[in-house]
Amino acid sequence: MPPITQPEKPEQTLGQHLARLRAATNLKLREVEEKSNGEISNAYLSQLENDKIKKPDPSFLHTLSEIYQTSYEDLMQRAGYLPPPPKSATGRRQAQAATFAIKNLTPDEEKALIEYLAFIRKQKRS
Amino acid sequence: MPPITQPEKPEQTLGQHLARLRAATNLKLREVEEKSNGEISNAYLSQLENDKIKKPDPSFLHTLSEIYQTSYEDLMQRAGYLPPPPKSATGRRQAQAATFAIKNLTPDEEKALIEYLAFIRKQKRS
DNA sequence: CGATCTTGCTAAGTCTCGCAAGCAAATAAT
DNA sequence: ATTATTTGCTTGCGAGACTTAGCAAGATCG
Repeated sequence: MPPITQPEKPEQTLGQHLARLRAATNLKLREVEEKSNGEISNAYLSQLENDKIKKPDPSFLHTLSEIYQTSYEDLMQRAGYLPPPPKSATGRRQAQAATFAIKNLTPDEEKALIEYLAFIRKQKRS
Repeated sequence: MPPITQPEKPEQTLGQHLARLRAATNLKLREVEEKSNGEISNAYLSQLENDKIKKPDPSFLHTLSEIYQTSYEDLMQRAGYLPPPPKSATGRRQAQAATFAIKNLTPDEEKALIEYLAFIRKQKRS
């Protein structure tokens, strides 16, 4: 029986990734524009998804990470603002719940903070 | 007798800050260019220090943070990519200490996380 | 002095981002 | 069928980042 492990699709452009994220949430270009309070125009998002823009402003990536419920740092990496992650260490996300609960964090906020911590620490040891 | 407490110089542009950092390390414009392997031209650095550029590419800030041995996040904040720190916050490091201590946060990390939380929440309610 | 080098800066051009406006094809409505 | 709406996309343009070449004032040395 062959192993079922995902081959970890290595090469995907930022645009392709953003397009898949939007497809996954069934949002239209203009719905993302609305959800972002007009911060991201539908025309611009289209350009992003078709790789017409190589280095979008980080604030756009941050907004998109919230709308698509994904990691800000991941988008930053895919945009080339950060060095690629050192192989392993992609999918671990348990055991922190109790740690941050005291500060009344929503799950999304908790996730974002934890990822941001990783981001900070990665920067420091470079 | 008047108190000697520093008034906490509040307003300093990114350019002024970068200029002071360079002065502190006694590096010339062209020496920074060399140290960055030509990534940052001396002409461009001059423009940065004179606030001719408002939002430099984050990768430049990252390189400069290494050359000047300062915090990348700090430069990102000063460039407007992250929200400013919440007022006081220089000599307070209790009250939250217990909250995050479990994750072995350094004071700097704690500060950064709290500020980032504010950032996240500001984005959401816009 | 004159020549050369250093140091910061500017001028001018190129490139990319990001937006407003609008097009073309598909879908829905009457 | 025709009109209207939806959806993704392109075009044209202004703004700003970034580069290359080089200037001007000061130091250094003959």
